[in-house]
Amino acid sequence: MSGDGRRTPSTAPVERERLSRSLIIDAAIGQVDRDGVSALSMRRLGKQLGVEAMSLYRYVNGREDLLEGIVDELVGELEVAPEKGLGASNGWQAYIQWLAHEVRSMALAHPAAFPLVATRHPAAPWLRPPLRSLRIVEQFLNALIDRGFTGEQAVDAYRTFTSFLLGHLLLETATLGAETGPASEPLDEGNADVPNRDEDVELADYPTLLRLRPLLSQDDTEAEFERALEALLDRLDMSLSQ
Amino acid sequence: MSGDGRRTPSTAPVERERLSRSLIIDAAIGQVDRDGVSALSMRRLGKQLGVEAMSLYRYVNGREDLLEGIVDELVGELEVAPEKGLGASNGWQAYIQWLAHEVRSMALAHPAAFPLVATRHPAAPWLRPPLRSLRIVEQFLNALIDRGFTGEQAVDAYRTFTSFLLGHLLLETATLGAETGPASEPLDEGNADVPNRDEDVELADYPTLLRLRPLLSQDDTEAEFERALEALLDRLDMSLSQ
DNA sequence: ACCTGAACACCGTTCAAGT
DNA sequence: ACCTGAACACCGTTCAAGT
Repeated sequence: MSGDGRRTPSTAPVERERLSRSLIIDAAIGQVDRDGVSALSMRRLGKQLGVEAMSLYRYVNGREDLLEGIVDELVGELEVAPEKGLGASNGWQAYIQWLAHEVRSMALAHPAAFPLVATRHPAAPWLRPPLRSLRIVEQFLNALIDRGFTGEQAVDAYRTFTSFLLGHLLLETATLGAETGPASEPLDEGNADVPNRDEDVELADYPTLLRLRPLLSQDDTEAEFERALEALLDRLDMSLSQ
Repeated sequence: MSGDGRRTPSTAPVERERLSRSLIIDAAIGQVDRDGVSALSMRRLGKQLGVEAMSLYRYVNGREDLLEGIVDELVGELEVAPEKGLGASNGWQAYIQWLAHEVRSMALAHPAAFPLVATRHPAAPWLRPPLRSLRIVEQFLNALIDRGFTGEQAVDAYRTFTSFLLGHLLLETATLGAETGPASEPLDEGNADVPNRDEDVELADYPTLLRLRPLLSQDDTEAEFERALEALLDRLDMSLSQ
């Protein structure tokens, strides 16, 4: 707290760039990535930026708007490629494949923030998470239409594709959080010198679960994503040709 | 605040039943349904129950545990039917159809609470939302195995089915919230005397979106759910016979 | 056994005031 | 123009105390 106008780096929270909306939002994303949404507060965010919380209100319209900003930023980072060498026949399949992985990368890069993208109410009822910006939907529809879809088919594909992404990516980020766990909780259940782990006790009542546990535990979410994506492409393909 | 030990009804918040965990959780669900999760606070909840907030801590291990309780209660309400007349060939399709609608009913009955079911970290990494209780998974696996699935096929079906439910139901509850809107926003659709509504201005930059807006707007989520469910059944059917 | 009062540390947000 | 101090109303949570 010692005052100084010096430009000496010191060990202050951050180099104290001039404040701006996107600077604030980036810091917020970092905080969410590190400690989760519930740990994100205006006051903590201000502290990290070397500023009083009240200053943030110049650039951000309160906490809700900050969360909105996070979502917009993450969705905005998706580059819906202006060509990547794809274009011939089967081009639409390559395009969807590529976009699917693009979105998945974003989700896995920000697993704690992805639920915001998934659950905040979109700006319009026909904007569906996680492809919830006008820009992205426009590009998506155009990409498919350029590759032979009718408008109706493109809209259909938008619907099935968003559902697919939401289901798989939210599941992946949710269980990913479960592995990391609620941080430092040593698993409090049956805490009597723990003769039998709580989980095992309960499992005893569920024989099929117990038997199939090995199968259930080995989930390769990556492979599952790929398989489901193939199934999605097949389904779209069928509805195209009929 | 006027004291009385009388049993006269009065206009007090609630009849002041003896407090209990499930009473508290039910009240919490009601509060979430009415005003959303962010409006749920220990103090407000206490008030509604005619009790000081601190009393709740006898039955509930803090706010996080309360949210956990809400999820468990909602998932627990799903009856994974001990027979409903289904059993013959094609029995597994009827079963999955039925369960899908069961879960959908729950989600639509509690659209504001469903994101909790969808995004809270499950107790085990292999428990996947929204079918995230040991009891339900056990019943689900048994139902399929009884109808001819191998263990591996049943586990596969669990994975694809949960992804399907999560994607569709979260999308449905999310956009459903958007229609109800952030409260008091007067429905911007073609709002005549306003020369150009904010949204229209933006839309002007997105010609394809503008052209396809009618198609995008008319989404019958019910029909979409049914169609996707059929596709899911087909996909499972194919992986069974091969 | 069950509930409460008082207290603590934190929160979002407003607004007049500083520079 | 940009940031802050002080204040307000609210929050989760603990704990000694009441009945």
